[in-house]
Amino acid sequence: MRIGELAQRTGVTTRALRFYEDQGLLAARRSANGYREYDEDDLQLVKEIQTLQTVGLTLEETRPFVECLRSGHETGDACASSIEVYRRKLEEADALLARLGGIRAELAVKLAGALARQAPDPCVVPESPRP
Amino acid sequence: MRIGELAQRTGVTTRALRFYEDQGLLAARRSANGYREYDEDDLQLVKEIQTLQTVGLTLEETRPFVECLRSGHETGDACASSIEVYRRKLEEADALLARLGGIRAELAVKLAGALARQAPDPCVVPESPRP
DNA sequence: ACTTGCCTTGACGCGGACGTCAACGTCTAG
DNA sequence: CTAGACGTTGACGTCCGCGTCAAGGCAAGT
Repeated sequence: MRIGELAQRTGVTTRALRFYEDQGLLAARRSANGYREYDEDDLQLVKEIQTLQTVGLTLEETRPFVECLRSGHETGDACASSIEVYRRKLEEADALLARLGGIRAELAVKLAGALARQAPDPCVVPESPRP
Repeated sequence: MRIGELAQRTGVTTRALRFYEDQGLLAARRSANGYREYDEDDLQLVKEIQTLQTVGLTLEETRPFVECLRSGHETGDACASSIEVYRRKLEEADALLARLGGIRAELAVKLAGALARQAPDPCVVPESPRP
């Protein structure tokens, strides 16, 4: 298939596919007229890249998976280097979760404080003068 | 004080301070020789920006706080627009936490799967032939 | 006079993953 | 024959928050 069809079937833009090629992640054969020609393996490869991106891997980090697939393995994560990336990303995710949790808490505190100053002490309401 | 001192006292680089000025967040008077002159209010303002950045606000999002301070309020979050930013960022943080939690879980699943395929079924160990 | 250290503006660089445009070739349908 | 859909390469633009020069002006100490 050509680049347009691959784009359509994966939901990745043609621009992105050419970019992947630039980065050495995707290798296309060329037909006589210079058009890129892809096969089903390429389709799988692009899908793998997509999946990995959705779980937060950068393009660079998908490289081990791509090379693993290219070297004949059935899945991209059959190789040690890919598994290592999984481990790293898990750690990163945990670290980020921790930081973000702290930030969320700080934000909540700040918001509460601002609201409290805005409408001072809605719990211990200052007595309104009774007529 | 001049830009160097302000930088030193806040830990923000001079480059950043000039950048804030470019963005209209920080206004400096100029002394006769063209040097920027800052006062204690500016110091507070920069500190406010710093604090807000550490809880995930972009520079653009600190603008309401800065303007709130400029308009004479004691704290940057005394104004409705600032409080609105707090609310938005809290929502964003929650959304991000949810997504990231999901991603972390997916990563864990993928890692487990890869390890399982690598060393097939370490739970139901295939019987090794007994001599 | 000279060095040192602070200050000025302006302009380009970075990372990540492409978007967008230009200017052109190719294939297919009517 | 021509229009339109698809393909090609190359290069610059985007977002964000500055970093990093470059090429100087200004002030103070020796």
